[in-house]
Amino acid sequence: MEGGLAQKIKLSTIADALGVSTATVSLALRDSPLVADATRDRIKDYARAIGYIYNRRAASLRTSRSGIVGVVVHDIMNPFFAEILRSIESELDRSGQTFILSNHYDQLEKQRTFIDTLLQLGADGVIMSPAIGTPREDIEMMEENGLPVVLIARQVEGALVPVFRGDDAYGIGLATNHLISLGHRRIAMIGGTDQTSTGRDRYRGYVLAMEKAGLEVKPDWRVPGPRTKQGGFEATGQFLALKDKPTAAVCWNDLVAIGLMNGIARAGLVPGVDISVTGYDDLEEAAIATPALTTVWNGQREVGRRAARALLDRLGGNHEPVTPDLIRPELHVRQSTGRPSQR
Amino acid sequence: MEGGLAQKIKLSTIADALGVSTATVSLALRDSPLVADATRDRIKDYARAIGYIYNRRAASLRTSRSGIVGVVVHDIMNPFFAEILRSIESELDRSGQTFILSNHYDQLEKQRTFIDTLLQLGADGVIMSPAIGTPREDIEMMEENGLPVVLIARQVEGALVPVFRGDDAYGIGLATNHLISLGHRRIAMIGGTDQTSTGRDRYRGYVLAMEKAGLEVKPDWRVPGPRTKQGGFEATGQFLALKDKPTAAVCWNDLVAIGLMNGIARAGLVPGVDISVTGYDDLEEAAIATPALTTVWNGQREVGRRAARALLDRLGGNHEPVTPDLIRPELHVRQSTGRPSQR
DNA sequence: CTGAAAGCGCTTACAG
DNA sequence: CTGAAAGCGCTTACAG
Repeated sequence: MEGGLAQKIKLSTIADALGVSTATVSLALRDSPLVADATRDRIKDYARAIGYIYNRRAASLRTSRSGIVGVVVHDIMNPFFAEILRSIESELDRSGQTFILSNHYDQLEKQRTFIDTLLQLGADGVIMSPAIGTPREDIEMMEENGLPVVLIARQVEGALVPVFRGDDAYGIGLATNHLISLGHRRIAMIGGTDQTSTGRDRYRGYVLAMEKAGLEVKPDWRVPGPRTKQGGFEATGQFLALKDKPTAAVCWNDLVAIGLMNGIARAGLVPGVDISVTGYDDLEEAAIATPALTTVWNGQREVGRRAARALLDRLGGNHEPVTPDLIRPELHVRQSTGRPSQR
Repeated sequence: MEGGLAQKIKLSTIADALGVSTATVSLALRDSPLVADATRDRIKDYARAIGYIYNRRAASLRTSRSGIVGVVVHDIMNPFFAEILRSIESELDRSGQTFILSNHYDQLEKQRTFIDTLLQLGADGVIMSPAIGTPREDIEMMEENGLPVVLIARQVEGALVPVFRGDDAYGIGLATNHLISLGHRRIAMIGGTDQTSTGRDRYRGYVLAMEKAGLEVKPDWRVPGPRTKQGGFEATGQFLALKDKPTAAVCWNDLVAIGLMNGIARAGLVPGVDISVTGYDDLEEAAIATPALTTVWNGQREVGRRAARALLDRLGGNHEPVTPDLIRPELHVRQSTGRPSQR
C-alpha cells in the first residue's frame, strides 16, 4: 500500500510483475475493451496496490494531447473574473481537463510569456480575456501552432475566433434608461476606458440612450479610469464637484459603484436618495451592498460556461462555424436608484 | 517569420539546417558555456526566425523537472486567498515556474483529484491550504512521491512540513482587547468554525482575552458558521436578537464584518456608533468600507511570499530545518469601533 | 485478446 | 568545443 520512492514504478514494473506486456497494461488502465475483463481487473488492482502513478508527460509526448487548458484573465482578484472562472472550472472539471491560470494585468508582455508557456507545455487550448493592445497576429500565431483560442469579455479586432461576452451597449442602455425614466436629466458616467471594446461599447450605449431621450451629454460628465472599488471611492470628489451637479451616476461596474457609494456616504449624502447609482455585472456582492445596488446582470456564469463548452467542442474536433454569441444583459432594480432629489 | 504547423519544428530541424548536432542546439538554446558564442548566436537566431517552440514535456520527461508548481486553496473568490495568490505569483514568476491553481472548496475528494493531477504532471512542488479533514497521510504520500509540500493558513496535525500562517490566537486577542479597552463588556464572536486549526485558535484567543479581563464568556454569544459577506449579512438577525444585547462583535474575518455592518445598517443602526465591529485580515477593502473597518492585519502578502520562497528553496535542494514561522498580526484601528452606546 | 518494437522530442554522459 | 547514442515512460500501429 506504500507509495515509496524507492524504485520508480512505471508501466513496465506492472507488466513484468504480472507477466504481460506494457501494451496490455497501458490499454487495461485506460479501460480498453481490447483487454479481457479478468486481465484488466488484475492489472488495475495491482497498480493501485503498489501505488502506481501515471506519467502524463510521457503519455502526452506520445499522443500530443496534454489535458491542459490555459485560462488568461486580467486579474483574478476582480470578482467579475472570479465568477467567470468558477463556471469555467466546473465545466472543465467534468471533462477531466486541468487548467492553468494566469493574470496578465493588461500587460502584453506578461500575456505573451504565459502563451509561450502554454505552447511549450503543449496545452490543448486557451480561454482568454485579451490584454489591452493584443494584436490579431498574437491570436493567429496560437492557432497556427495548434493552440485553439476562445475569447471572453473582450474582442480582438479581426481575429476569427469565438468570443463570449455580454451586449454592453444594450446593457448600459438599460441602466441609463432606468435612471431617465425615474426623472434624472443630469447623469454622469464613472469609470471604464476607451482602450477596450467593452469600454467603447458601454460609453457608446450611455451616449445613445441619453441622446435618444433628448438629453444633453456633457463631456465633463464622463470620469474615465476607475475600474475598482478603490477607484470608485477615489473618484467621489471629482464626481461631487462636477458642474451642474449630476443627480445620478452610471458606473462602469459594480466595484466602481460600490466604491462611489461608500465615498458618497462618507461625504454625508445618502446613495439611492440624494444620488442614484447604478452598477454593472451584478456580482454576488451587489445584492448585499448598502444600499442594495441597482445593476445590470452581465451573465458571468453564462460567459464562462459557454466559453468552456465552445473550447471543449473544438478539442473534440468540432469545427462549427463561429457564432459571436452576445449574451443579453438584464436590469436588476434595487435600492441604489430613486427619483432625483433637490440638492 | 511564420510559425506554421506544416512541419513540426524540433531541435533536430535546427540541427539539420545548421549542420550541427541536436546536443549542440540543446545546449546553445540554454546558454551553456560549452557552446562557442558564434555557434550559439547562429542557433538562437535561426530558432527564433523559424518560430521554434521548446517542448517542455519532452525535456521534463528526460530531466524529471517540470517547472510546474501547484497551488491549492479553499476558494480563490475569497479575497484573502486572492491576496496570498498574488504574492505567490510574483515570487514564482521571477523563478520561471508556472503555477497551476485549484480550489478544493473544503472537499477532500476534490483536493485529492488535484494532487493526483500534480503527481501525474510531475509537478515540482505544491503550496496548499489544506481542506478540512486532510489527514497527515495525504501529505506524507505527496512527499514520498517526490512532491514537496508547503502549507499556508492551516496546519495539518502531525505533518512535518513548513507552515506559514498568522498567529491567530494573538491576533484575535488584539481585536478583543481593543474593544475591552473602549469599555465594551458584552462582546460576541461571529463566524468561523472549530473544524480548522485557525478556527480553534481564534476562538481560543477571544475566550482568553475575555477571561483575562474578567469578563463573562457566554456560549450564546458565539455565532459559528459565517465566513463570507453573505454569511455575515445573514447572521445580523441572530446577532441583534442575542440575549443581553452585546455591544460589540469580533468577527471571523473582514468579509463577515462587512456583511454584518451592512446588515446592521439595514436594521437602522449605525455600525461603529451603535455597535462596534472588528474584522480580521485587513483586506484592501477594509479601508474603504463604510465605516472604515477596524481589523487585524494578517500578513497575506507575507504568507504568500514566505511560502513561495520556502518551496523554491526546497526545490533548489535546500533542506533547512522546518521553522514553524508564525506571522505576528497587527491591529489597525479605524472607524467601525468606538465606545459602547446605550441601546 | 496479447506482445514486440518503434517513436514522441528532448538531455546527458561519454568520446573525441 | 562538438557529435553519436541511449533513454526518460508512455501509446500505437502491426502481427499473431
